[in-house]
Amino acid sequence: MQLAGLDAASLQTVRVSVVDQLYATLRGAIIDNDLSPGARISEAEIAQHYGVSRQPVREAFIKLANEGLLEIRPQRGTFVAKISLSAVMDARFVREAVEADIVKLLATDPAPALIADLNDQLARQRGIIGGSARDFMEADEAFHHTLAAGAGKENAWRVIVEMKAQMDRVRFLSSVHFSVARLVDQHTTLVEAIAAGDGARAEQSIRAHLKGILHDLPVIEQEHPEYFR
Amino acid sequence: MQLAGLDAASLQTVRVSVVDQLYATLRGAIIDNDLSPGARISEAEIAQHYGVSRQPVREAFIKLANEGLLEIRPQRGTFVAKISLSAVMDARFVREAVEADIVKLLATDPAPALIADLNDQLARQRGIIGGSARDFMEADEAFHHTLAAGAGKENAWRVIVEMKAQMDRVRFLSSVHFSVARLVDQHTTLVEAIAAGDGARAEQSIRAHLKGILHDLPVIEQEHPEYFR
DNA sequence: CTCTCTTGACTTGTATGGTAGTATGCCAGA
DNA sequence: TCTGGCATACTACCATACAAGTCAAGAGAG
Repeated sequence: MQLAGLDAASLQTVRVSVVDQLYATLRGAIIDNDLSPGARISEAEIAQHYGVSRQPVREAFIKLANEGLLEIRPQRGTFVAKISLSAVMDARFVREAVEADIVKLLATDPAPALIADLNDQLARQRGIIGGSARDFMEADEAFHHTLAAGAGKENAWRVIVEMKAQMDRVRFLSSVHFSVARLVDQHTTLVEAIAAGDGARAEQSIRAHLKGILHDLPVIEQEHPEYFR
Repeated sequence: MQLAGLDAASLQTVRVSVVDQLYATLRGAIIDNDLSPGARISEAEIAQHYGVSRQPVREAFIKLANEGLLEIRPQRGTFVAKISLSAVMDARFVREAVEADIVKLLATDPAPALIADLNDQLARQRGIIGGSARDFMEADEAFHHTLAAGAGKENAWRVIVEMKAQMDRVRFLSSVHFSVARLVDQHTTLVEAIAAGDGARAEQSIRAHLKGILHDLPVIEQEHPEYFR
């Protein structure tokens, strides 16, 4: 059984299991806040909605619960995890620590090809200023991924992706607040520091960048207390 | 609602799901190398061995695969993940980055109670010198957990646990090599630095400590090439 | 002997049935 | 009005059945 939105042609080339489709769909819905924190979702309900059996739904739920996006309460129900302040702050903490070491590593031996790639991305990011928040978040993810990949830390990137999920859920609520222009400026400063081989400045830059992302976390909590634990 | 004065533990029996039991058992077996990297295990086989159905086994497999300890190849079989050099080194990289920031944080305001706790643990660790590797690894895990918890980063600890799994698999193969005495010395140096409020020295100390753990990774790969990807 | 095709014994993926725990609301009784 | 008991309608958990892909051994043709 296949989910809506995937045509037969793409299934021929790449066979994606129902579980993976459900996982990706639900994960996106949770991060985009289409499924709000605290919302109740049941295996049967989701299964019926997508026209699949309960089992793959259940397995997708397990994956999302492992990631801290769902809370499965046996015999009671499954709920979109409410946003935990400590979980978000710890996610930022971990991400900052890892990315700080990554950019320090990059600055020790900045590959020209990488710097060129990053500068290309910066140009594109400037084009997004004023555009949709979602477009920027995609570009932002690509940018940070390029940093990790450039340092040869693809496996570490997987950790960052998990931390990002927690943070992005909040960022979507705060899309009114954050300034794309300032974030692009921070990216620019970071790339300059890496290119110059200035590890200390690169580190300081990325740490400030990541700290700033959750700057208005307290405001968001006040605006949406029902979404928080 | 619970009545005041009643011991909750005596009232409710602890129900642990079959999935969780299987997960814990298999995870331990993989880390202890009872299930060797590359070994093939099937859902049906494990299910029969433990007298349960395939479904909970399957769900435990999914969790372990998410953690990078199993590799599920659809319609082909499930295998204990071979040790990936890059996965292990990235795990160490992440762990070093996070723990470095943790000890720096601790050094900014070293709580006397925490220092006392750590010193108690150091004393116990010294008692283990010459004992079993497993005993020390338990004490080691408790020590590092105390650091994370002391910094109020329980959520970050969960990430470290995942990284540790990758590293511990290697350490079990190298139990002949590593010197417990030296590791305890490193722990001691670290605690001294934290107690003194010397963040830079604490950072340097933990980084050296974690780098050293995988010092003989190349040797282990030469001794057990069949366990590596 | 070599190549091709078929067959069957595996594997995991998905669907469905049954069970026990939990919450809820009705209702009798105080 | 309030309380306790109970039927009922959920829930997730586990078991079982079926479906579909993979792979290797072996029969048979060239």
